[in-house]
Parts: sequence; C-alpha cells; structure tokens
Amino acid sequence: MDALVPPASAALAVTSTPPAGALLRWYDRHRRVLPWRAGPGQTADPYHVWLSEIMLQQTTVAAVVPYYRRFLELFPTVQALAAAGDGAVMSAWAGLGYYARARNLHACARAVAALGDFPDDVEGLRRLPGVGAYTSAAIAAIAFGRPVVPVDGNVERVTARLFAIDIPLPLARRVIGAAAATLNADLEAYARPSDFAQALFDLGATICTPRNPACAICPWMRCCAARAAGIAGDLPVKAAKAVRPQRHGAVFLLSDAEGRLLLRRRPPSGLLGGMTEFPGTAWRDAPFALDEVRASAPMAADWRPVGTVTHVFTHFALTLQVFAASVVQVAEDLLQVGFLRAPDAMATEALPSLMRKCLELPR
DNA sequence: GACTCGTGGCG
DNA sequence: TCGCCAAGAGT
Repeated sequence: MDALVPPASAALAVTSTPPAGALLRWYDRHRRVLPWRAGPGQTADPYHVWLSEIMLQQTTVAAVVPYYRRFLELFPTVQALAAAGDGAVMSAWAGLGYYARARNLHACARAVAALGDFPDDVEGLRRLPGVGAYTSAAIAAIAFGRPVVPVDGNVERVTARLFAIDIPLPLARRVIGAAAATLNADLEAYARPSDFAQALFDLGATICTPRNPACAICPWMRCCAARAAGIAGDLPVKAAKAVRPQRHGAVFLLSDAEGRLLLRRRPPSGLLGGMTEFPGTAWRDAPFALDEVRASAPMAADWRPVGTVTHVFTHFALTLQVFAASVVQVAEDLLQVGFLRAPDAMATEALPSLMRKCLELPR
C-alpha cells in the first residue's frame, strides 16, 4: 500500500453530493416503525430519543425494544429516572450489557433533572455522561432538528461505500467522518435533519447492510462509487481483530434451609461493574483443579458440580465451572460482603446474563 | 490510538 | 460451529 497516495483520494474526487431527496423520498415510504420514533411530521420526545440512543449503542434494535418499553413503564420521565434508586436502574438494565451505559444513564438523568431539561444543541449534549460524539449529534438532529449528520456504524458503512473509501477502520474514521459531514450540504437534507439522520440509519440497517447489500433497490445506487466498482459488500475494510483469549473460573450456588441463595455485589466499575453475582473464584487463563475449587468455596459444604457455563465477552471468552451446595445456615461472616435472596426475588436482582446462565443450570 | 466494556442473533 | 455484527463511550 502506498502511504503517500491514499486509496481514497480518487474516490473523494467524486464531488457531487448524493441527492438527499432520493433518500428522503425512500424514507417517507419505507421508514421503520420504532417505539421511540415520532410519527411523520412530528418531533420526538428528547427523553425518548436519548434513552433509545443510549440503549442502541452497540446493541441491536431487536434487543433494545423490550428494554426500552420496560424503562418507560418504570421511569416515564427523565425526572422519574433521576429519582430512581441505583438498584432499580441496574436491575432494569440487567441483560442488556455494557453496564457502564446504565451507570452513565442514571448520572445523566440526574444531570438533566438538575439542568431542568435536555440541552438542545450538540455542545451541551456532549457534556452529559455517556453522551459522546455520535450520541450528541444524533439527539441534536433527531430531537432538536439541528443540521448535523451523526456518524454511527450505519452511516460509516454507507459513507465508505458511497465514496468507495477503502482505508481500513479505524484509521478511516476521520476521512469517513469528513465525507459524511458533507451529506447534508444538500438543501433537502438540511431542511429535514431528523428524517435525514434516521433515513441514513434505515438505509444502513435494511439495504446498505454489512453483508449482501441490496444495491439493486438502493435509492442511492446511481451515485454509489462502491456499487459502480462492484465492491460495496467489501466495504468498509476493517483491521484484523485480535484473538480472543479463553479464561476460566468457578462459581458457587450456596443455598440455605429456606432455599435462599448467596449473592454479592461486584465492584462499582470495570467488567459487569455494580452488578450482582454468585460468589466465585477470580478468572484466570488456566482452568481450576477440583482441590483448588474446594479451597475457594465460600464455606465448607457438600459441593456438587452442576455443570459448566460458557460466555463470550468482547475481549475474552469465559468458562465457569458451577458448583452447588445446600447448608442449614449460611456462615455469618459471609453476610458481611454477601446477601441472601429467595429464588423468586432473582427476577428483580441486577444479574447479568452470565449469572443467569449459572442460575438456570439444573441443580 | 489502543483498550476496555456484554449480549444475542445470524450466515 | 463460530466469527461477525449491532444507533459507541470512557479512559
């Protein structure tokens, strides 16, 4: 690769802005109906837009929808969310992943409640916890009609293809971002920032998809450089990913005479920060031998192996050996850091999916 | 810029 | 089966 002549230079010579009108007309006809989305010609509630945007970070629409509905039931307004307890918020978020989002969500709600309302421009929004470059632009465009183009994975992909930018990500971010920012130079886009942003999302989600893009029915097929070159499906180019290490651990399901289970709280930050878990060993590269496991158990008991749980995190895979035991009474000292919960109270605990898998093993 | 940080669905 | 992927942010 010749570093002095970036491959995108030729593509960027495509100076004509893609016609926003074609995309907007397509959007008016084919827009997705989503619970946080306002109807045609209506303006969405900033609280709804913000909540959905936080939930949608690195998360599919299908996964978000039930959580979004539940949050609105539990916390109908940003003030209600601000006034809620940490446990209620983390419990409602449990299973959705990336739990720093939930902690920042709560902090952000309190900040907005203190301000009185959401800031209505990019700069103000950008200062809120959990609101970065993308999300501030998305809320500003969708909820406040600011003429900005939020660059998420969809817009990144659409833009890389439109201009045939074949610089590998993440190096290509700046070039793609600069190209994306030109998309609303078109007056029709400038006049409908909210619809234009969401049209780009919908295009990326339903036509300009990562694999097998449906170029034949794309409203921008005539101005797409990648399509013309027959390489749409190959863009954007991504850097090779690191290998995912395999880690190991053991967890203990300890129940007392009343059937209550011993839980503990994880540290407030880091992996699964602030979430509930069953006590267990630290996680390490090597599997644990049985005698090691018994020495790590929270208290002496008749520990039975009940199975194995595998779980894949973003940067490592985890295999947990799960052990169960019943005792008449849980040792007093364990309740210094841990606590007991009845099985029917597990639904309202902030248990991450990893721990739910442990709980669901037949014992 | 490079890491960290979840989860479930899909080809 | 398994790697890839999803409306990224914080450090």
